[in-house]
Amino acid sequence: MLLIDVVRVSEAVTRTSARLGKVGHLAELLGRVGPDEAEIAIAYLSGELPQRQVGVGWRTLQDIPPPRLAATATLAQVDGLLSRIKAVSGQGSQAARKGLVTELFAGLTSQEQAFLTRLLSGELRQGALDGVMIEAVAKASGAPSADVRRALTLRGWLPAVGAAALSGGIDALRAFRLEVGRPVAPMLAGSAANVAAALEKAAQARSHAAAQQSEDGASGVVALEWKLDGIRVQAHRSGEDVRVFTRTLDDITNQVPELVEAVLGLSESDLVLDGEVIALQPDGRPYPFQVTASRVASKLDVARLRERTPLSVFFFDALRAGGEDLLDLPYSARQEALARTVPPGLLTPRLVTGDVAKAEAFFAEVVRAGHEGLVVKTLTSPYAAGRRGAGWIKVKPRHTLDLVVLAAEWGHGRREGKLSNLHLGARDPEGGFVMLGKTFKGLTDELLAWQTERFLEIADGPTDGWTVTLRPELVVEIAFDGVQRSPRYPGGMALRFARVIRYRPDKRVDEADTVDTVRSLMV
DNA sequence: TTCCGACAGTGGGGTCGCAAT
DNA sequence: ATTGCGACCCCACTATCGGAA
Repeated sequence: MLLIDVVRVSEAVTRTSARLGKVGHLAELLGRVGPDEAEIAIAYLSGELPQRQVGVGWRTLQDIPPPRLAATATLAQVDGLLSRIKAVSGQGSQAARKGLVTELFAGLTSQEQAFLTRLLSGELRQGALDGVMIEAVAKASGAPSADVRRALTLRGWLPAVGAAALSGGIDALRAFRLEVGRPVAPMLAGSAANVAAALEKAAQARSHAAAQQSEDGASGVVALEWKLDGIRVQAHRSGEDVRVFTRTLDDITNQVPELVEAVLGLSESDLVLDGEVIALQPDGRPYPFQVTASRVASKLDVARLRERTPLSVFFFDALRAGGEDLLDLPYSARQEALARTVPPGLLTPRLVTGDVAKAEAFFAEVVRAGHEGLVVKTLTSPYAAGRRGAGWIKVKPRHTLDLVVLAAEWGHGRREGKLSNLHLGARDPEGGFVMLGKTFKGLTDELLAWQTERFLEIADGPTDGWTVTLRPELVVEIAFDGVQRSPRYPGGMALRFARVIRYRPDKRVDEADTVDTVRSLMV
């Protein structure tokens, strides 16, 4: 199949707003792709590469050769070149890599170049990723989408699952099994504003499932687990071989020897466990997230690093233990298996209750201990990967500040033509403002339109084409998760996960929060 | 007919490892 | 030694579609 066939379908998908229409376009192409190129087509049309990453980013793509006129490149040819680029990127020479990238793009029309540029920079923006592609694979293969989704959970990689479905149908999908040593797609959590709302949400999720089973369904009892601010890990053990994977299924086994040893210390040797690694201080309180992230990301001299910054692991789920796959069992049964397998010191602290007051006290306790918050889990939910919402709901405390908008950046995509990304500053009592970071979150279309107009009225000073500097006149209420050390901003600190709550026209700039207030919040 | 769950999009800060400067 | 780049940790929020209620 030619690349241009895929590009044309991608463009049709982009033009179609209805999801069923997108699915139709994708399924039509999947119906005519050959078995040896199915994986490539599925990957490209869901915004991924068979190689996962090849070492080419936005900067490299700034400088590509002129296009040719005839579209003759096949999927296999493009895929082959990308594999060579990945191989070269893995072992040095920028020049060799650059040469191959040039060779690749020189063989493409401008239409194909535009597609591949977006694909490689991770910005396909056609309105279809895994979720839509799952439906397309189902439609093209004749298998129910639930089977596609299930296979994706177990295999963790949709192009492989889709190719199997197209060639082997429903039987091929049902042949996927949990395989120790190969990561599964991790279950994700939705969120709620507070503990009461999380319990409410869990109750609703439960009442859906309650039809078939349940005393639990009626009781309102849920599990509350500490949410640790570390790195999500999936640990596999087969005999004496342990592998550790991240949320995106990357292998970090060599970076976390403490975890490997902890798993080898368990009496069972056929295991898949889900948990969190985190760096704790000698008194048991957590280090800032940056410390854990730095430790886990470091690959060099891990032996020395672990002396200075040891990692702890806390498990909260078991997908395989006692010789059985547990994904389809209810949470409560998986917990029992986990408790039989893992000693108490390696378990995430949890409380099972239906009492809101007790839940709120538990929340206060975990926050006092310096941790991130709680995850509320229904006792009946199976391990459903990739889908946020239903079974697990996270709750975190929320801080707010009244800050001043110092500048704004023009948006992209659906925010084209709107001033979108705000530069946020705290008031310096000595005079002026100190920038603490940016945010684009929390803005409705209406607010985007309003602020674009308003900002242009108070635009002042230098503009580089991206950023519009403003007279500091507008106060905005910002929510955030915490203040972290920053090497980037002049005050040496930045807000984590900042988002807009509302503008504060009732507040003058000289009533905005000060850098001293912000500094007092830094951990 | 209305409601709501799932998805995609729009970007944020920090860190590491490596190659080029 | 420093800088730029790519990759990947953590992530919040809104708009939209389409099936559920």
